[in-house]
Amino acid sequence: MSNAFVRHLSGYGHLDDTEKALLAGACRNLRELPAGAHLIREGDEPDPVFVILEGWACGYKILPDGGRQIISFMLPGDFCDIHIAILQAIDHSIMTLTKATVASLPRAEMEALIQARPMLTQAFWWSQLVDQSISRSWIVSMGRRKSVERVAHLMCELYIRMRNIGLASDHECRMPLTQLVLADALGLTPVHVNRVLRSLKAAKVMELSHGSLQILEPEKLAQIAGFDGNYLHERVHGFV
Amino acid sequence: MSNAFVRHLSGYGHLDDTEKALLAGACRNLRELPAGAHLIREGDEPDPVFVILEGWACGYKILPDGGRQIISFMLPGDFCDIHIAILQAIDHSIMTLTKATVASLPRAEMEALIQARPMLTQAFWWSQLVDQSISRSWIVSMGRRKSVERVAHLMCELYIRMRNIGLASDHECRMPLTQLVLADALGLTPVHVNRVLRSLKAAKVMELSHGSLQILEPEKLAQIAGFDGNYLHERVHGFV
DNA sequence: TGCCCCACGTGATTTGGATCAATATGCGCT
DNA sequence: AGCGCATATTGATCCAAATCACGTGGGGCA
Repeated sequence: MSNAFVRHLSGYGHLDDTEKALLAGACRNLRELPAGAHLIREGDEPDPVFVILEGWACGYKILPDGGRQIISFMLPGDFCDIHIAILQAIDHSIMTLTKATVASLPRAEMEALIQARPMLTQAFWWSQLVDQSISRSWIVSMGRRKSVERVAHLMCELYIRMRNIGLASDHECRMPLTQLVLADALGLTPVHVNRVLRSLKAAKVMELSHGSLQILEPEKLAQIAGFDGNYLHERVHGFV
Repeated sequence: MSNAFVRHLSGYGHLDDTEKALLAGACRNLRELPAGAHLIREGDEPDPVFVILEGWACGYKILPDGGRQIISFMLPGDFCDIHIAILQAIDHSIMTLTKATVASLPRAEMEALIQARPMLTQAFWWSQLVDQSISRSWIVSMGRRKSVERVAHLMCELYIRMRNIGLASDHECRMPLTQLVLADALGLTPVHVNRVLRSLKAAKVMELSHGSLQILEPEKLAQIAGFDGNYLHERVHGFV
C-alpha cells in the first residue's frame, strides 16, 4: 500500500524518501469503497484527511435549487480534504466516482508529522498551489469558453494529470466519468454534453466511451481547448 | 507602512507579533501605482511577491480570442503572486484596479523568513486554503448561477472581505469595479452586467455606483446570491 | 428469462445572455 | 470652457445552451 501511495504521490516530488515513507506510514485504515460512496458529506464532523490510492473521486457543492457543481477531481495519489481538515469547515462533499481504495491520515498524525518535518508543510502548500491553478483554469473555462472548448479543456487536463502519475498510455487513458458527471463539472446539461461528445467523435478528434478516453488528434484537441498545460506541474520544484 | 500592512494582514491572525513584524520588515521598495498598472504580466520574469497596502488589484488571464477572465481580486493586506513566485511560472497577469500602494517581498527574503520561522509557511498555506475556497465558490457561481445571482454573490464576497479587514461600514463599502471589470470577472458582458445592476437597484436590493456599494436589503441580497460566508475566514485558526 | 434501472441518444421548443447599434454622461486635460 | 475618451445606458435581434419529451440499449438481479 505504501508503494501504491508513494508511486502516485503527485506534487510531492521534492520530498526525500524518509518524508515520503513517513507520510505513507502515517496512513491508517485502508479501505475499499464502491463507486458513489461519500468520504465527506456537508454536515459531517470533519476529521481525517483521506488519501486516494486507487480510483477517482470528486468534490462537489449542492445549490439551494438542488443543482450540483463539481469543483474538483481527485486521482490516485491525491489528498482529498485538506481544506476541510485544516479550516475545520465543511463546505463541500466528496464522493468516489469509481470503486476506490482510500486510506485516512488522522489529524493527530498529520499534526505530528508537520511538526517534525517542516518540509511537509511546504509540500502541502505547494501541492495546494497546483490545485489552485487547476481551479483557476476552471474559472477561465466556465467564464469564457464555449461548451466544446470546456469539454476539450477538461479532457486535456485530466489526461495530463493521469499521464503525470503514470496512468496514461499514448493518447489514451481511463476516464471514468459519466456524461452527467461531466455536465455537473462543466456547468452544462447532460443533454448538451452528449451532443458535444458526439460532435467531437464525429470530427474524429477524441472519443469518450465505456469509461475511457482516446485522443485521436491531440493537437486539434489542445487547440480547441486553448490548452496550455504549464500550470500542471508534475512535481513542484522546491524554492528552498 | 508596517502598520498599514499589519493592520490589514488577513488570514494571518495566528502569527505572533514577532512574525508579523518580520514579514512587514522584509518588505522593500514601497511604491504608489496608478490604476491599471501591471504588477506582473504574462511573459515577465517572475521574482518578488507583492503585498498590497492600499488599493485593489486583480489577477486575470487573456484567452486566444482576446477575451479576458478575471480570476481573483486582491484587497489591502493580500499577497499578490505567491503562485508565480513559488511555481516559477507566470500563467496570469496582475493589474491594479485603483491607485495602489504596494511593497515587494523579494524571494530571497521570503526564503530566509520561511527557513527561520516554519510558522510562516503554515500561514501562507492556510491563507492559500482560503483563496482556494474563494476560487471554488467562483466555480460554483460560473457553473450554476444565473447572472443576477452571480453579481449578488460577488458583491457579498467582496463586502465581507472588506469588512474583515475593517474597510467596510454598515452595509456600505468602497467597491472600485467598473461594469467592464465585473463582466470580466463573472463571465458576462458589460451590457448585461449593466442591466443586472439596474434591476437590483430598481428592486432596492443594492446599488453600485461611483465606486461604492450600498446594500439596502442584506438578507434579500444574500438570499438571491445563495451566499454562505462560512468559507471566508477572517483568520485561519491554527491546527497546530 | 424477463424486468427494471441507469446511462446514453436525439428531436422540438424555449430562453438567458450575447451581439449589434446607438446614445448619454461624466471626467481629466488643454 | 470645451474637446475627447472611458464608462454607462438602452433597444433590437440573434444564438448557444437549457428545457422538455421521448426512445434505446446494456447490465444487474429476481
